[in-house]
Order: sequence, then C-alpha cells, then structure tokens
Amino acid sequence: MNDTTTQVPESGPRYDFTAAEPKWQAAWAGRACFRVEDVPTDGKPKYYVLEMFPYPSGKIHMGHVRNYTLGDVVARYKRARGYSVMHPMGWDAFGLPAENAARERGIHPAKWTFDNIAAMRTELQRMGLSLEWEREFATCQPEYYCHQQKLFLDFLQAGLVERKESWVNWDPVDNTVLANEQVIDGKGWRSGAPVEKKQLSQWFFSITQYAPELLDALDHLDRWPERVRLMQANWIGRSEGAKVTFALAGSTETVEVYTTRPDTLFGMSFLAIAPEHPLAAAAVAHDAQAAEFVAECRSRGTSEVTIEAGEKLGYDTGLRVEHPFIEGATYPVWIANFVLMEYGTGAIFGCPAHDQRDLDFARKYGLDVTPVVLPPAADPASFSLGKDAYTGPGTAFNSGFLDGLDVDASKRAAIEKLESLGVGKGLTNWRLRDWGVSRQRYWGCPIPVIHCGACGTVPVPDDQLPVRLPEDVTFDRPGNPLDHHPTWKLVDCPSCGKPARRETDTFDTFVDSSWYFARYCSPKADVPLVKAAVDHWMPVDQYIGGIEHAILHLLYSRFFTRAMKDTGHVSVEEPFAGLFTQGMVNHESYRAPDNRWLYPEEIEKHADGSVTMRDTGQPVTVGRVEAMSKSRRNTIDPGAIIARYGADTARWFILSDNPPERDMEWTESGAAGAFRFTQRIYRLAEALDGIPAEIMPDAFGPAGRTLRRATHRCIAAVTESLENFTYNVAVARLYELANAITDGERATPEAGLAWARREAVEALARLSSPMMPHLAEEIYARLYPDSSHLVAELSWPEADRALLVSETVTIAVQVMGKLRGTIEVAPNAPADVVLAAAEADPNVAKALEGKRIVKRVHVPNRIVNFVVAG
RNA sequence: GCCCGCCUGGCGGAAUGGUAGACGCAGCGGACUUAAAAUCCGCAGUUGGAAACGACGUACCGGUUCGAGUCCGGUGGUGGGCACCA
Repeated sequence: MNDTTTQVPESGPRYDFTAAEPKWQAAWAGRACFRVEDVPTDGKPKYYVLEMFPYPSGKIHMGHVRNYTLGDVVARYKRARGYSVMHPMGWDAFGLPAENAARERGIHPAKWTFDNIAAMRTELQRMGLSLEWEREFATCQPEYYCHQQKLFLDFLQAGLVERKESWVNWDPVDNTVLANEQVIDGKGWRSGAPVEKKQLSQWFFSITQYAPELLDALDHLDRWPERVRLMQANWIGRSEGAKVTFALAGSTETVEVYTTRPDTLFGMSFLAIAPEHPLAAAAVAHDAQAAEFVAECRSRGTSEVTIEAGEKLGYDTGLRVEHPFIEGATYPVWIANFVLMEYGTGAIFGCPAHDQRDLDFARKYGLDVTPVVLPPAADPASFSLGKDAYTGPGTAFNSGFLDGLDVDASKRAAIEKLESLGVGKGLTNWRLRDWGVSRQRYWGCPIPVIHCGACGTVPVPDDQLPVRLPEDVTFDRPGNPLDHHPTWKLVDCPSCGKPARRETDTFDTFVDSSWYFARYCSPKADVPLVKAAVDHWMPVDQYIGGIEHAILHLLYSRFFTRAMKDTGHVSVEEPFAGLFTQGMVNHESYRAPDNRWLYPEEIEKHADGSVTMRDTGQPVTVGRVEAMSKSRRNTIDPGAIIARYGADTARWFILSDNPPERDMEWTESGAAGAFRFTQRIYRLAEALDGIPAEIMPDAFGPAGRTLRRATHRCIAAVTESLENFTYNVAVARLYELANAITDGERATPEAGLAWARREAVEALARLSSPMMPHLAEEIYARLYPDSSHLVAELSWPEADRALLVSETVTIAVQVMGKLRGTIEVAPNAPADVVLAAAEADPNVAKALEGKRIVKRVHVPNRIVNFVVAG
C-alpha cells in the first residue's frame, strides 16, 4: 500500500494524536519531568543516556528518528526504574557544508547553521523525546569553543600536542588540505584538480602516546559491541618485532629497518626504502634517474588505481648494506614504491622466501630467493618456492646459529643476538598515527596560538580567550577566509609585543565532538568542566549511534578523555561505559522507464504487485532496498510521517520491525500497521469507559485468571527485552497482550474480569510508554482521570511472580527425538506421573508399539524423550 | 590478501541445547455494510492425505548429544572493517 491507499479514515481517528501529542509534551515540560541537577543531591543512582548529537543539516532524517527513539526508550525506562537520568541534546555545528552554503548561496555560515538548528529542534521536539533542553548547546558557539581552546592549551602544556611537518593531500585550486576521503582517483572532490603531496606544518594530538592503553582498555569495555572493539584494535594495530640497524658498506652511515620477522634475516636478499626516505633524497641529489623514479612514485602515490593493481616498482641505488650476522655479505639498497615512510622506519629488509610482497619484487627484478623456514615435513634439500611465499610455521634452516629453532624461538634468539651485537632490539610498533587536527577552513574552532618571528609559537593567554571567529569574512575566492581576512590574523605577540600572526587554521570538527559529552554535565560553567558534575555523571552509561563512527569519533573521544584526565579535568578514562550501534534505515528505490530516480510520492503500487508512475501510469522499476539518499530519491521525510500518523506511530514502527542493531527497511505498510495498533489499543482503553474502577476482587474466574497471567508475563517479558535492547521482541509481547485483552473482552462475563481487563490495559499503556509516551499518557489519564501523576513520573510495573507460573504445563513427548505428542500436567509433576501420562498418549503409544524402551529422559516442565530399541 | 560478522516461511523476524516459525507485514477466506473504508473472525513452511496423521524442513557436508537453528570441524554464499603496515 502507499500514500493514497492508506489514508486516515474520513471519520477521523478516535485517538486524536494531533491534539494529544502537543498536550503531553507541554505537560512534561511544565512539570520538568526530565530535569536533573549538575550535581544532584537526591541520592538516586545516576544514569547518563546519550545519542550521538546531530549535524544541523536542516532537516532530521529517519536515521535520527531511529537513533533518538532508541535513546529515549532507554531514558524513559531507566527513569521509571528509579534512576536519575541525564538525557541531553546539542549540535555538532561546525563543518564544511555551512561554508559550501556560503559559497553557493551567499548565506553566512552562522546564519545557515542557526536557522537549521531552529528547524531541527522543532522537529525533534515533535517526536516527544524526554530530553533536557536546558543543557542544549552548539559547538559553534564561543561559549563552547572557548573551553575547547582552553583544553587545547592545557594539552599543549602537558606535552600532548605538537606541531610537526607532515605530508598532506593538497588541492592546488582550492588551496586547501584534503582528507583522504576527499581525494577521488587522485583528484580533488570539488575542484577536480590533480592532488599534490605537500609537506605542511600542522598541529597534531599525540594520540600515539596512548596507543598501548587505548588498546588494552578495550578488553574492559564489556558493554561495547565486540565488532567495534575489534575494529579499534585493528586500527591501533599493535605489532611485535625488532628494529635492525644496517651499516652502509664503505661508509659510517646506517639504515634502520623495522621487521616482525627477525628470524628470517638469513634469507635477506635486498633492502628497500620508501621514496620519501632521507637516503632516497640523498640518492636523488646525484642521480637523475633516481630523481625521476621518486617523482613518479610521488605522482602515482595517491592514485587508488596504482594501489589496487599492487604493481611493485623499484630502483637500485647502487648502495649496499652489510648483513648484521654474516661477515662480509652485502645486499643492494632499492627505492621501492611499496615501502611506506609513515610506518616503522620507512625501510625494510627483503626476505622474498617468506614475504609475498618481497617475493613479487624479487621475481620482477631477478633478486635471490633463499628459504630459511622449513615447513613441517618438508625436505630441506628440495624445498623451494614458486609464486607463493611461505609464511606458515616451521623450523629455521640455512640460518647459521638459528638452525633448528621454531619460528618463535628463532625470533627471540635473533633479537637477543642483535641486542648483544648492539645493532638492534626488540620493538613494538603501532599502526595508529598521531591525529592531525589543522584544517584550512573558516567554519571551525580557531586554534588559539600566535606565531611570532622572535618567540616562535606562543599560546594565546587565558584572559584573551576565546579567540573568536570574525564575522565579516568573504567567500568569493578559494582558500581559507580567515587567511584572507584583512586584519584578523594581525596581532601583537603576547610574549614580546612585536607584530605577530595568528594561527589561521581551525580544528578538525572531530575535536568538537571529542568532549561534548562531558560538557553536558555542566553546560553553562565558565570553565570547561566542573569536576563535581563530571565526576557525578561520567562516564556515559549508554551511548547510542551509528556504526560509521566505530573508529574515529569513538577513538578520538577515548583519547580526549584520557588527555582531560591527565590535565586534571575529569577522573574517568573511558567516556562511554556502554555503547550501542544501531543499523541504518533503508528504503526501496524506484526508477522511471527513462531510468530517472523517482520519489516514493511519485509512484503507485497496485494489488497485483505492479508499480506505476502516479501521473503517467508508466511502469516503474523497483530497485534495491538501500540506504536513504537524496541522489536516489528514496528518502522518507520524518516530518511528513509525524504529521500524518503522529510521533508515537513513527517511534513504534521504527522499533518494531527488527533488532535495532540491524539495518531496517522503512515501509509504508509497516508504518500504517503501527498506526492501526495505536488506534487499537486506544479502543481497548475506551471499551472500559462505562466500567467503574473497583477494588481488586478476592478471586477470578477462568478468563480473568488467563488474562492476568498474560498481563504479568508480559510485564516480565517486556522488562527483560528492554534490558537486552531487543525492542522488536518487546513490541511483539505487547501485541500479544493486546490480543489477550481482546480475548478477555469477548469472554463470557464473570466476576472480576472487568478488573483484570483494567489491569491489563493499564499495563499495556505503561509498558509501551518508553516507546509510545503520548498514547500511554492519554490512556492512563482515561483510566484514572483523577490521577495526580503522569506516566512519565510513575515507577516501572512489577510482575506478580505467583502469576508467572501456569496452572498446567504442556510437555512435549518425543520418541527417539521426534515429537509424537504433547501432554498437559500440573507444574513440577513428579517424573513417574509425567512418564506414565506420556506413555498413555495414544499417538505416543502407537510409536512405542513393538519397541523396547531403553531410556526415559524427563526434563521437568519441558520434555519427555523415549529412547527405544527393536 | 588479513581480520570479523551473518545465512530460519512470500517478507521483517522469534526461539535459556528441549514442541522451529512467536509477533508483525503482505496474502487468502469469511462476518458486518446498499457499497466502500474502518473493524472483527478464521487460514496460512513444503509435501502426501477427505481427515486423523505422516514425510521433509533453520545454506551445504560431517561430528558431539537421549535431543542441535543453537555447540564443534569443514564447504559455499553474503555483508563489513583494514589493506603494499614489513
């Protein structure tokens, strides 16, 4: 079904969400249901729920709806469980789109951003989220970034920040640094100009200082998805090996190499250095061919095509190095395109027999291949290598003093020898690089330093913070508007007073999001963080967001928290005790006969399954279910859904379809089904209108007992599902309860049944309140017009344990593991009674006929299995 | 290439080693209605059978177990992360 066939009935819904939703939102706000203190004194246990804050693009999308609904379920549930819950919201407000809007449409980034924030705040408020808006801030406000500058200066003083030269992707047309993702086929994503590699002086956070603990602490993040921990571990990339110093033959100079396989040193046949290696620079100086080769590597370096092809290119410098163990042996030094300057020492020793890249290289340039690790059961006399290097376990041979040792022992012995000879040592290496944070952009947090010709780099003194962005900037030419500003960068040196120049780079926006979670604890404070507040609320107990942030944002935040601890701002090391990564919201895509993408509103679905264009009737091709994107036109606007069905329906459907960590498909029919359910449970409450609330009867009839058991089982099951993040199962249990209430409505009237129905409807409303908070209030108010409490203020329902036990249990009876019947017995009936009943079942008896029972398995209240022979 | 998930009806999915397919969506049959919408009732893995009931069935092959969607080993498919990382 689609937009036209699924209309709200003409007569209007009985539950009028258009009136109810704003009413209850106002009620929550009026009674400050979601307010907490920075430093509470109520003695309640704290719970900090946070969803990744949005970038203010202008409109919320379905991913936001899913993210914030999931967080709101947690927040509302935990509040009902007696926790004092902090649930704040804000804006990740710096970034390139605002500058693009300025360049393309002449709107100032600040205006664009704040207009978007206003629009999105309204949309989020319509969702009925239990947010504490009093803590709201945007990272582009000086009241926020002022403190970020202060943190940076503290980090600088603590030695956690450094300025160093680094190779960057430089767009020569836009005059800016490009992130790796912004380089497409070696060209700038906006300008299309070939990207150059350029060395620039940039600011770096020394995240590598924390590499060991960032890795080790992952083991203790037991409420993080295993997948995310693994991705981070791979990203940090610890590797054990050795540093080896090679002497250049006929010279006093040396080359250092990092290797994880010191056991294969006897299999060496060459040494290779990166094109950017200092030794390569020296070769270039007096060798035109070397210069040509290095230049070629540089131009091809960023091309993904080259990397994909994996073609190994090299140039023999003519230099030779001496072997650390073999007296008199020397090996050629090559410049090779597959050696990376950024990893290890920018130089490797090549052992072709036991490394695939080295083997490819050796085969191409005719270098020696000497095996030194003998696979188990291989013959040393005949073992040789073809196209594949041998990297498995084995025994060292052709290796002098290492002969006969297994790989691990051989590694240890080689390192010991290197150390005793003074030409190497064991070393742990990391894949993680320092975090470059300089961006040549306007719409970001200014880096608070001043460059002075006499004093060097001088921090901006505290009393001059914040360094504010100038508002009068122009975007009429490429490059950094801060740099173009006529006066902003011209300042006096705070140290010597002479004319100096402000840093015109701004921070990577990942910096803004690396500490916002801590700022929420004391968002108005005139220091970055109030210790008492962050010590109370941190860490975030449940953080929720997309898997796309599994590495960078989460790793940077973990680093930042450690850095803030080491500079005395917080006491915790880990920012997020619990992490939940949600799946994406996908939708079908549609194409017209001319292959043009169509919006969902432009198509019509028919009963026979065909799909046509609404205006012309032409056939439509239904494409894959994939991520909503503007270019594929398969987006669904949450605002339109909320206007048609209400926020509760949107929230309910987005929770009901599948487990929250998986990708889901937004379907019109599913949303319509969710809407029908909201109407249905309202009717269940309405059906009690004429029936006065009475006191609980002493006894119930059979229908009443059945319904009460369904109610209390539902309480237990929904509670468990909410604890486990299996919200789709919680939804299913609530549907079951609704079905049970319908059965109760239809049952022959009996004493107490009305009471049981009222109990069930109340439970249904309260158990669904984390998901559908407005409807829950509406139903509760209908059941208890005189109540002085909102559902948002009530504690969570408790299941009566006595009612969780059935009056009878159904036991499956198997013969040889195959189901042959079921029997009804009293709970915990003794084994002999159960077995006798099982054998008496006609169908079971038939299966047992003529057989001898060898074994009787009885699992109380569950199953009986007869093992037979003959 | 390395590392890690996942694979259950038409669809999304449920199932502490114990009756596979809860619940929803889509579908079919029926009630109500002048009619439609809405609502309600019923059916529904495949297959044989009028039915009772039976056979098969959680990607495939094998193992452990009285009993396997679930645990173990292998194969295939699929998705993701990293990627000349020495």
